[in-house]
Amino acid sequence: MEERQARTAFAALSQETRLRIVRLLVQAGPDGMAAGAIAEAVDVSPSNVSFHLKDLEHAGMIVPRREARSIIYSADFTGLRDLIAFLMKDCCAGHPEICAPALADAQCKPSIKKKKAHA
Amino acid sequence: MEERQARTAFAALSQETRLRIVRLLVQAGPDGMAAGAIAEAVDVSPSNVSFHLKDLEHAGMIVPRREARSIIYSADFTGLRDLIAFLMKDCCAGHPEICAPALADAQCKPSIKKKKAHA
DNA sequence: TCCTCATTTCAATGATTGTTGAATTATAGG
DNA sequence: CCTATAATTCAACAATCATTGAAATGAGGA
Repeated sequence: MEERQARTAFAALSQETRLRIVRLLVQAGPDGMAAGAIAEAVDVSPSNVSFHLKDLEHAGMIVPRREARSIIYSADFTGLRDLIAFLMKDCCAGHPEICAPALADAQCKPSIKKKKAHA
Repeated sequence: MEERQARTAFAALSQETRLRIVRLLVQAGPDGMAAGAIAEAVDVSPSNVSFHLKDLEHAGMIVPRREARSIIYSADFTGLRDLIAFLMKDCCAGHPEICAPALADAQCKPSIKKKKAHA
């Protein structure tokens, strides 16, 4: 991932409404949610949510698809993963010995216990 | 890491000069660099670099220490790691099976081959 | 003490970004 | 074809953020 693209992604995630949308869509998984449902969930106006969705889409954090009258957005897991990889490379490229052990702690393990997913 | 703190970190990293500073300091390692040297390296005015350094410090991405007449900044590897962990949790909490395998690819391994570190 | 170097602070200005509500496009059903 | 629903676009305004240069602080050496 290029630096410029990473910056766009960071900017997208730095805004309260947008970060909440991303987290919501990650929880929602590949099924995603309609724009209207997202607006309701994060409690902002349709036009405002549309503005933020466009920004997130441009940043490669979410992906849209049309389904009947609705437009369904879902998390772009590839984009999210690339951003994590960018950060990790940045962190590790210089001095792996510093952060490698610490990172193990934050590892993504499928053996994770599922909680009552909520928000 | 709390959402609010994560947003502050994302905002800090979303700005060109600041992201360049962080990457520079990660490369520099624990020794860090003096504010003036950073200013020269990223080619911005002293007052401007000071503004950005303060922002990065506030975001928990870098850490300062005085050394004689200089103030030396170094990457806050703990802060960086926490941010990565936040992103990974977000990504994995909902659907680990989606991103776990993909993330393995981006893993931080001490066995990483060192390239002619550049940017 | 006085002078210099390193950095920060301040106030002003310009540039970006977020929010709002009204108007528009697109899809489905009667 | 007309109406209703779902979402986006647009223009205006408010708010936040970045940059600049000048002035202030703080540390060390003559």
